[in-house]
This record gives sequence, structure tokens and C-alpha cells, in this order.
Amino acid sequence: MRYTIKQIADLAGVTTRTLRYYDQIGLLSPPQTGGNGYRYYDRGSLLQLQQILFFRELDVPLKEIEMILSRPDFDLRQALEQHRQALEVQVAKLNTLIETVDQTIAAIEGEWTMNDKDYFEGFDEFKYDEEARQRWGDTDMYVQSMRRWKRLTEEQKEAIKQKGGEITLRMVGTDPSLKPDDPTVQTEVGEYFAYLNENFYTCEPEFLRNLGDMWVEDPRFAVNYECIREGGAEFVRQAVHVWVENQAKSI
Amino acid sequence: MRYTIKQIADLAGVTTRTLRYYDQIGLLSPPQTGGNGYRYYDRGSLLQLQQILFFRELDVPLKEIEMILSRPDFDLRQALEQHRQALEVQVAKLNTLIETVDQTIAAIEGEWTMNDKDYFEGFDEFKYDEEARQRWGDTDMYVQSMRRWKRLTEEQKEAIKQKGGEITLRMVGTDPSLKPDDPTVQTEVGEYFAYLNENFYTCEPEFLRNLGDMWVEDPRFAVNYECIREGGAEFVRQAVHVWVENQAKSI
DNA sequence: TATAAACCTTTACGTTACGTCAATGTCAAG
DNA sequence: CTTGACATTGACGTAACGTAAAGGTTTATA
Repeated sequence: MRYTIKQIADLAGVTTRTLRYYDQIGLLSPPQTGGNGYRYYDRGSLLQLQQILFFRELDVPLKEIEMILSRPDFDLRQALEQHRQALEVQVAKLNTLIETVDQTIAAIEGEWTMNDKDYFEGFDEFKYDEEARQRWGDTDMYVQSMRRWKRLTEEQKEAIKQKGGEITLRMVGTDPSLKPDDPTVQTEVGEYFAYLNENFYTCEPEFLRNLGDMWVEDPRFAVNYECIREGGAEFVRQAVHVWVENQAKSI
Repeated sequence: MRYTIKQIADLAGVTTRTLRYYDQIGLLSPPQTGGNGYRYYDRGSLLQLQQILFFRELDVPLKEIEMILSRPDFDLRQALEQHRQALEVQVAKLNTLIETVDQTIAAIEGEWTMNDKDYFEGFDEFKYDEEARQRWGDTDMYVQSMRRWKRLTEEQKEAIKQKGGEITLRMVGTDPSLKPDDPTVQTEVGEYFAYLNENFYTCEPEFLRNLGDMWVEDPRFAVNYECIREGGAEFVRQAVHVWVENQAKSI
């Protein structure tokens, strides 16, 4: 039985372009071609193609598929396990990313309390119903942070916000001659880290660096520090970087 | 302070090519250029660039980053949560892939027992130590399957293999006039599914379809069925597909 | 001050796995 | 014989740069 390119394509669920491309790169050439230049495939081609598509489904690049299938001593199971590991690495990376995003979201909320005083005004009426959870997301850290915040009285909230502002003020400093690695500044960074952990969420020192970067990168945070002193955001970032470095060393 | 392209690149940890590219696509243009054509950046450029890199780190495509940063009403938190969801979808996809790979690996082992009688010969001396686990992978399904298999006596193993062979034989059939959707054949497919679940691993009917496809796609499995009858592999695949369809309908 | 090292510029091709025309040739059916 | 479905090759486009190539500019040093 002889199949045209379209028949094979339809049987396998790919386009004819794909088949021509596979022919072009030598991954799957038709066993015979007519004098008219037509590609004629057979059932063996279909099996080969399905084999190719099986690996393609697993995100194996075509070059590797060619390597795999051209080697007669090819070990399918080993290849699969290798690929499985690659997939796990990807998952790990993505999970790290998700965590970063979560922490960033939480950090945004935390920081905004210092700037946007009205931010939590409607919070007391806030119900943890389905719609709300959908709207606010249900990341553990964030929910935890919000629950804790909600239990506080207005005075407590005000006190915390003020405390954050004070530390920030001392951290950025009023003396322009201070360098980011000055012990005075470094102490305040540590204070601020403790403040975050006490009042909002527990996080690793490493995360403080991301936070510091974000304060500089996002103008809405940067303005907090720029108000205190010109170049304040960049100053905080450098101070935070130094602090995180020292934390890492001291472990 | 005026920065050259290299200075900015080094400060941000990117190449100059990246900066020229960002200039080219209009994502980040230098605030001024000298008469010599040199690009001169400033500290604001650095902040913008870091903002861009922040999103790039999260795998947001540059076009979206441009959209995001150009809109003044841009909601960072909402964007992050949206992106978080996209990441979760990716993770889910990858996990499905991993599961498929695991099941495929397990299926290969299961099938090979019928063909390669010596495959499990060295298995009794097999120790579940660190090296072994690394070599064989530690997928739940596979380990579980192996543990169960290991507990069996030689006679039991032989009996199971033989039983698999018998069902397969009946499934492929000796009467060439039978169609894949013949009730006789369908009953045998059901038997084989039960056989798999009893003796190797529990799996969904849907997975049987993948399995059937693989038997055809991989010559080393296909040969099992081709030995019984020419076109046997394709026959089994069609029979399995019909069976899975019917299972899906009957739910 | 001459010269070399380092840095800058634009131009342009290569990467993956095809999608999408465009222009044209071939086959089967009515 | 026409029409429509299908075939061919060729070529450009995609995302985000890497990597030369060919040449101009700045800076440091001898």
C-alpha cells in the first residue's frame, strides 16, 4: 500500500509541511518518490513517524530524536529516564519561579502598607469566600500574612506601619556621607529583616535581596526611598546586597 | 552620570547585544546618543533595564514586558498573579508528561518480561541501595511493580508471563477474519487490561491506549505481535482503541 | 605623539520547528 | 475539458539574542 503525503499526514495528525520538513532534515524520508517528484510513503513510514511523534510529545528536540532513532543500540528506557530527569529539573525551576512570584506578591502587599494608608481600609469587611480567594490568590504565605494582619487592632497596625517607616528612615539614613556597607546601615538592614519576619511573613535572607532589587526596579516602591533621599532606593539596594552577602558568609 | 553600553551591560549582567536589541525593538532606548553614534545611558536606564530583567526572569516575553511597562495603569500584582497561573499550568503539563514517561517506563519493563526471558535473571541479587535506585529511578509505580515482582517465586513469575502470552495470543487471534471490534477480541483486551492491573501496576484505561500505540510504534514491541500474525501490532492497536472508546462511553 | 588595546557602530546570518503564502505542476472526476 | 483537490519547490517569518565581519572612536601607554 502506497500513501501520499496528505494521507500519512492525516493518519498521523500532522501537516504536510511537517513531513516535508522531516524529509528536508533527513529525519524521515519517503521510501520512494515518483517521477513527478511526489513523495510516496508506506506503512513503515507511518510507524517511524509515530515513533518520532512519540518523542516529540515528550519535548525531545528533533536532532536528538534523529540521534536516538538512528542508533541501533538505542536504549529506550534509559532515554526515557534521562528525559524524565530533565523534566523534573524544569518542574523544579518552575516551582522556584512560582515561589518567587508568591513572595513578590506578598512583598508588594507588605510594602504598600507603608505607602498607601488606605490600602487596608476595606480589609475588615473582607470575607474569605470563594470570590475573594480567587481575587486575592490563595498562596499560603500571603493568606497567612493577611490573617495575622487582620487580627490586629487599628492601633497595632498603625504602630507596625510606623515602626517600618522608622527603620526604613534609619536604614536610608540622613547622613549622606554614610556608605551602604557602614555598620550603622547594616544594623538597620538586619532590623528591617527581623521586622519583616515578625510582622508579615517568614523569609530567607536571600529573599531580602530580591525584595531590595524590586524596591529599586518598581518606581512605586522606589519613590518611598527617593522621598527620603535622592538615590535612596539604589542605596538601600546596595546595603541589602551587602547584608545578604555577609549573612551568607557567616553561615 | 553617563554610562556607555558596556558599563550598563556589566552592571545589569547582560551583553551589549541585548541592549542593542532592546533598543532596536524599542523596549529600552538610550536617553541620548553622541555624534559618534554611541549610545549613552543614565541611571534611570539602569532602573528600567532591571525592571525589564525582573519580568524576563519570570519568562514573560519581551512584547508583553513592553506592554506592561508602557501602560501607566499597569497593575503589577495582577500581572504577577496572572503569570503565576500560567506557570502552574506549565507545571501541570510537565507533571502529566512525567507521569506518562513513568508509565511508559513501567510498561516497557512489563512487556519485556514476555519477550526477554533473561531480563529478570539478575533481579534477585538486586539490592535497593543508593546506586541501584539511581540507576533504576525511583518512580513509585515502577518501584512498587518491581517490589511485587520480586516477592514472587520463579514458578509464579513463569505463570504470569505465560498468562500474559496466552491472553495476547487470544487477543491477536489466529482467525484472520476477526475484526478489531469483534466482541471476542474486545473481551480479550479487557482481560489483558485486568492482567496488567493485577500483575504489574494499576493504570487508567486511557493509559492502555498509549500502551497500544507504543506497541506499534516501537519495533521491539511490535515484533511480539507481528510474530503471531502479520499486521498483528496494528490489529492490537485498533482493538485497544475501540476498547478504550467503549470504556469511556460506558462511564 | 604614535600606536595599540579596548570599545563602539551597523549589517547580517544562524538558531527551532515549522506556518504561511506564492507560483506552478499533476491527478481524478464529472 | 474543465475544475478542484492535491503535489512540488522556494522563500520569508517567528523569539531573543549569539556570533562574526568590517570598520570607526576613545583611551592608555610607551
